[in-house]
Amino acid sequence: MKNMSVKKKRNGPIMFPKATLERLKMYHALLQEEKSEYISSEEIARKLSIKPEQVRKDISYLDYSGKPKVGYHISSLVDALDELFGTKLRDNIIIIGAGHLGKALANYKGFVNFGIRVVAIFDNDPEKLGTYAGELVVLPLKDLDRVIRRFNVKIGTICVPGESAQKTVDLLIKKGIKAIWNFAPVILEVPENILVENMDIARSVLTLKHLLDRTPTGKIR
Amino acid sequence: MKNMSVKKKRNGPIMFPKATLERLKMYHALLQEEKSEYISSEEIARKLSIKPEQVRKDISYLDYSGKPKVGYHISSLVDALDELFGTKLRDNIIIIGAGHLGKALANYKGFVNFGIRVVAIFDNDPEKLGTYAGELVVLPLKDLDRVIRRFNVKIGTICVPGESAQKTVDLLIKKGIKAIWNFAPVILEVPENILVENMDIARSVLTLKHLLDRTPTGKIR
DNA sequence: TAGATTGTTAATCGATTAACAATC
DNA sequence: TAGATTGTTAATCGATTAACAATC
Repeated sequence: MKNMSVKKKRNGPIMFPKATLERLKMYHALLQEEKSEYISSEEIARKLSIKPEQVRKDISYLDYSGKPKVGYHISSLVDALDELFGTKLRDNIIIIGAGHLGKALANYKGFVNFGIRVVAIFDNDPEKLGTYAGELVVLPLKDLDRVIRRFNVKIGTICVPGESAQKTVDLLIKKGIKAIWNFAPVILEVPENILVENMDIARSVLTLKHLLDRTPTGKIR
Repeated sequence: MKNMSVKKKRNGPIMFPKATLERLKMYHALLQEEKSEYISSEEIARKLSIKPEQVRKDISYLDYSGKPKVGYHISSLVDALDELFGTKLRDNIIIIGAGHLGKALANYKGFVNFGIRVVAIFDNDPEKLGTYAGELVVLPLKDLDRVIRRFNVKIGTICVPGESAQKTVDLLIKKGIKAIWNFAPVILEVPENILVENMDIARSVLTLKHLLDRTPTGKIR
């Protein structure tokens, strides 16, 4: 009776609605920037252009409670979100494809905030082999097996061109990778026990193009 | 009576549900790869792990019809999607921030397929000024005004660190930019007539981390 | 034509929002 | 305490799915 939401913890993992998960990531981004100690659902909502009820509902999925009359204790809420996303647990990831994007990711310093460490970058182009991406030397794909075992890698990042993405994914799965972070602009086919997160960077701009053509302000092209 | 869906074209722009727009982008990605002449809703659905009814419903929003008993004529459907997203109309965009990511985007050859041309990349770091990103020289932000007018730029790409993202955005809006493509890992505040598309690359991996911890396969960390 | 597949209407489901009780 | 804000239940809304009519 004290905390009814405990029941959600009972049988099996709770499934978060996809939209809720996306918003929880936005709260996570927003709260990292906040300097004050408490924040209300009203304020979060205003900054994200959503409804405060939505914020309260989303947060009710978490193993966390706010304080009536005061709001949400920011650092505790961030902790709850970190727990949800496992940002305090480190995952070693690998990058396949040492083009501009692959190297940019290998150089990104912010991954540490999300519990991610890039342990290797691969490419089969002889031109790229042996060159550096940040502190990592570009390795040939024959080293895949060794690296995946050694660092217990679960997540593989696809930064190869669209044409070679599928066969790269097939290889990674064969080598034991469980989740694919896909930056290639193609749809991948994977077994149903394999997770895929698509980050089709260039195609994401199409939403802006679409809306620019249909928004009063953007109408004038 | 011939084509009831014409009514959708009548009063003002049709609003596509956000989820539908996202799926239409996936169809766009999938169909580009298809070699055959026709494809069925069944096949599209299977490749995307969704329901065929969903596919038919989504496509019914478009100014396009399939052929009963045959399926969708792929190239015509791609045309309809290109029309929806305006990929045949060129938008000139600029990139602010000539770090690894900004330069990777400036070097990306695939934008032409989406009707995007990067016309300039900016940075105020004296170390970066004058260096090259692909064929573009890194310019100082004082040139912003001139470039935006000269190339009629509507979309600004934010590749600066989180700390400077908001003030960069404020500046762009003052200079007349109508849409922000945001790669900084922060929530931006903009007037309501300004469009924002968030591409929080690193944070997107949190979905995989979350699911890996909750999926039978991924459970063993 | 008969059969297969689209397109659309209606039913269902799930997510959002409103209302209000709980509470500090 | 009174008032403000959370948390939760119920109502509403919108999106998905099912069913089936249209059609090539």
